[in-house]
Amino acid sequence: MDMNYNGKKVPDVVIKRLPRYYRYLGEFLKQGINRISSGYLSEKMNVTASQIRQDFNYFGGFGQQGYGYNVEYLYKEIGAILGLDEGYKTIIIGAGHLGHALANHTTFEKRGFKILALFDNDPDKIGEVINGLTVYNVNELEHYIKENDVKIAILAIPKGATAEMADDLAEYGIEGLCNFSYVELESKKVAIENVHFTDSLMTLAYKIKRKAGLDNE
Amino acid sequence: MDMNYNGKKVPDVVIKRLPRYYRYLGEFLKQGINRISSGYLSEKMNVTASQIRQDFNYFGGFGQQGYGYNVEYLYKEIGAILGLDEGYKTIIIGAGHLGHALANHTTFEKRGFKILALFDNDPDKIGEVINGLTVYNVNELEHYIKENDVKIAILAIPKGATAEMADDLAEYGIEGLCNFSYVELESKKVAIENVHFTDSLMTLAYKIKRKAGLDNE
DNA sequence: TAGATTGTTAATCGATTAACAATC
DNA sequence: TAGATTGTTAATCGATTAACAATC
Repeated sequence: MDMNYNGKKVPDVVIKRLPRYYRYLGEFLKQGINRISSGYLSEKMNVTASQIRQDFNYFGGFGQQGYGYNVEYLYKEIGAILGLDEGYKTIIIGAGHLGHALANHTTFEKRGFKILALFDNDPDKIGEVINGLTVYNVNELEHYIKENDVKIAILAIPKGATAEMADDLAEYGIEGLCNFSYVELESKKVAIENVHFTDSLMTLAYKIKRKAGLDNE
Repeated sequence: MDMNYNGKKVPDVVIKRLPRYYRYLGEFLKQGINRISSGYLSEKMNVTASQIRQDFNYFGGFGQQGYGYNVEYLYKEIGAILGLDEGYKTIIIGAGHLGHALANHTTFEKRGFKILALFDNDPDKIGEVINGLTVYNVNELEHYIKENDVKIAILAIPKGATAEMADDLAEYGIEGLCNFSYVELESKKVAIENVHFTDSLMTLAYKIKRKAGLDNE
């Protein structure tokens, strides 16, 4: 489903490319490169300069003719487009192995997401502190979400429990769900991203079997 | 990059859709549904029947006019196309939090991948047993891979170590890499799938900010 | 000013959808 | 046989690429 941005329809594929631009720009910034052209970016990222300029122009021009793009400015703009400057409050549902890993995943914070806490229904886990984050009882979810203005929930719970949990979270005011359990999640009330890494392993198997795709995606 | 299948070019988007078909078919099988039409599947999956038939026909027809598709047959065929019947031997590099979670992730085995062991360079972790899998020293990688005919490596190591490790693994005969570290991995020798879940969180933030995409992807 | 590089329109390419003849 | 539904070709739609005028 394509999304509006200032009235323009932005194709989904374009939005999916933004994090990759963001990552490269962040890397340039670190390296002290503060000015680039679409041609340079094209070479580094292995996409056409035309596509890059076309992509940026869905959101308005960020460059200057004859000069190119200021890296820091472009980086900040793309961050703002993605909403990384909103500091979205985020919780993790499920304090199992994956929940642990996600709680220890520092990149989320680096990208501006504020991880506040975990939730679980296992009495053994409740009260545990993981990477500085407390594990609360799921029955405190409603209160906690409303109290702390939580916007995003990361779901790392068993398949069977996911759909109902998603409904509840929508009810409690959550606006976005990042679902790691291997089930198809859909909702009309909440934005959803499914992360199915078994799918990635399967397409990898295809590539191996066909001895193809060796210049990756 | 599009891939060949019996001489036909199969678009990348089609291959990425196969795991999703596979998942739905597996579900039908469990529910005892053993015959479906593209129309039925279309309804369940929220894609057009036309696209479904088109997709399947890249790999040859699996249905019968007037009848539809036999679920079990179709399920097995798609599994075979993806290479799930190959029983690819798989290892996990990195026994940190994410490595732990991946070692405990049962879906890989369910999809036919054989997880054999983990590897790490931290003396404290070497020798540890996680979900029945031993953590070995990375300096045993070459020997282990050749000895056990390992085809796939799942990378769950720090960003900085990833590129070099990928080169080494290619050298040792690994054919596919599933990369979880937040770096862009490319290779001409090995098939690669990058799993960047921070990217998913970023596109989720976009959706929330734009109050869009509520009928998900 | 001359050179570089964008923003944007136009052309091309590929993927999706529609249509329908084949056939179970 | 009549009805259903595929396999496949043709039409449409959308995304990518090319081109170039605008302009820094």
